[in-house]
Amino acid sequence: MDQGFTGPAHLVLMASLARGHLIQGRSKIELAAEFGLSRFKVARLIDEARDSGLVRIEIRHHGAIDVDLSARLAERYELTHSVVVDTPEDDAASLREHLGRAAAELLNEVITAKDVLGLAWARAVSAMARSLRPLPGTPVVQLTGALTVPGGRDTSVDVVREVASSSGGTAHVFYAPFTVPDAATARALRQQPEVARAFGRLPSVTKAVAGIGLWEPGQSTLYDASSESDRQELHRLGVCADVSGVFLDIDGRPVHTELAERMIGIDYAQMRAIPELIAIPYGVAKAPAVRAALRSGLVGGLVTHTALARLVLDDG
Amino acid sequence: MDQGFTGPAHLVLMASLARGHLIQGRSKIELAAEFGLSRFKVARLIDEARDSGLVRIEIRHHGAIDVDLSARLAERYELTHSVVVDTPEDDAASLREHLGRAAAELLNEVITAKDVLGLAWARAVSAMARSLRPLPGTPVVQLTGALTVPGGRDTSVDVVREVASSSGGTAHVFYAPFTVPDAATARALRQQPEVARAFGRLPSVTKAVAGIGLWEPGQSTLYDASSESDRQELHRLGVCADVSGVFLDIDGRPVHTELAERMIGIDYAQMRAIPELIAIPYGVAKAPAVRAALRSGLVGGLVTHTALARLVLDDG
DNA sequence: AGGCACGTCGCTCATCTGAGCAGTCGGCAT
DNA sequence: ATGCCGACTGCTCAGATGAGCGACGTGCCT
Repeated sequence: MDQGFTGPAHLVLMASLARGHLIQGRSKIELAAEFGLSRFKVARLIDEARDSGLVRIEIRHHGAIDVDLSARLAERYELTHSVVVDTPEDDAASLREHLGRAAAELLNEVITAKDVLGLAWARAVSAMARSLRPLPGTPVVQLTGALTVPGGRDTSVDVVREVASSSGGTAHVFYAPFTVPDAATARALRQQPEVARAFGRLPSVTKAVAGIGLWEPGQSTLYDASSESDRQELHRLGVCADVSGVFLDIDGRPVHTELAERMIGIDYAQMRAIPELIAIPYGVAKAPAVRAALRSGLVGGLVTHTALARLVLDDG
Repeated sequence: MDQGFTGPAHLVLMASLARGHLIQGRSKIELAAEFGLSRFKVARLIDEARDSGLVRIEIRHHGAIDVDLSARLAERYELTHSVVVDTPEDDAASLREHLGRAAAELLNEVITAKDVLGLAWARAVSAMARSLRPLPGTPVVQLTGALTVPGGRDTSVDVVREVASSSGGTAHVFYAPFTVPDAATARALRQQPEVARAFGRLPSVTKAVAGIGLWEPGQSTLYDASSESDRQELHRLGVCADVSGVFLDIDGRPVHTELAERMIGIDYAQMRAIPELIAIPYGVAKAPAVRAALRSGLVGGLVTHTALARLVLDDG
């Protein structure tokens, strides 16, 4: 930002060359001829203009998407897709709507006829489904059992069927709860032909959508639905995030839990095998969970809002 | 400024590539490898980012000089040097001071030991002289006779001597008024050894400084000092600007006047021969005169203020 | 089904560009 | 004067880049 001593002529010369090259796109050789300089001097002056801050390059967008934050997130965490929605709102329901719409747009844009879509259950996923335009005959696979939420309208099954039917693709669903009281029941349920059939499709899933939960009250549907002993047990194991039933510690490493044996849903290895998992986290409290999920390498796409994105980037 | 339809993923991809290339300076080939694209696609996406306005390149400067306007003026009128001082002031005296300082800086920067400096009489030139640091032994030549201004402190002779003495160069001065009552007297004066000697140095002048006057009351020292009949005569001839006694019409063509024969000072041909004439106009009213002077091709350097620069550029 | 129009993609080739290097000049102490 | 130092300049050469082109795929109309 400093500048040694530069007289006005030098300053204006730098500006003229910077204009000619960077804005009008003329070649340095052409400018050199016009100004009677060597092309090397032109190059040095333009470099000096950039270094001294005379030229500023700024990436911004008139619209709902903060492209700069998005790009930085994508770069930092090697994400395939990243969408940061620029909204000042901080009430959870309206964030969910906005992110749902953005995620729907993203999915509509990136999905191809060859993809197989997996959907986990999360309120944001449900919001996305509502904004989604028909996909090109995409088969849709249910990733998790149903979790009944007070006031929630759709179950995981409903969302999967809705998306599949509007897209003209097959819905691979099963009716089972997300968690059951004991491991034996869970094993039995997984043997059910319907469930086994849906799970059999998991390896073919190429894109999936999920939420991210923080293992704290009110920050994870699964937490809120768990027993007090499970909550504490997972805390003790160092669980920080849950990604549709897959538990991660603060560094993104998978945590094996006894609870997982009592759940009907995708497991860590299966999730890892999905080429692109798109997550839709929201709410500033979830920053640590989002970082954990990003570090895990499970997540290939992120749809979130400015405040959370900034927190996630701020230290990581 | 428009943008066809681009989904969020496309938008963010453009932003990521633009960041990588334009800001971090990585090569398109490197980015292509990293993103799994061809270098051609990378180039096209970056072009699209520029065209769609996603990337903005801005040239600005924290300081007294509006480098962008300066560069635009220089480009439009093929000026060697152009300095637009960014000042909100519009009172003539303070403008004069600011421009004088800027012109002094410019002159100090661009003058070399081989230059010969010519100075016309103008209040802005006088202001410049006061801010000028010593030049490298530059000879200084007086271009015009003396014009006595009510309240003006320096004559053309004083300014030339002052600059020359502080620089350690020779002062080529002559004592004669700028205008005399008849052509015969003017001829006689030009024969004077002292005057002839100074005029003999004119062809060696490499850089000169002058003001620009608009042929209207209060916009030209020369106008104000002229007789009513001269004023009207020159109006009739289409005189728009005077550049230290050289008269130009609105398109910058020289206007031959009978008044010129009664003046002791540089003429059009001699002025045209000066490699770089730096003009210091100020005051928004003078815009037409400045355009005329710039179109004439006489002026190679301009020092002015934002408001006038903008007017000059706005249509030309 | 075939043909057409359009858009997209990646190639070739000539040009542009950057990194590093050697020559030149002015300032300065000896 | 003489020789050194640092700043600046323009060169070489290899790598990066852009313009233009044909190939390909897609959707649409006949």
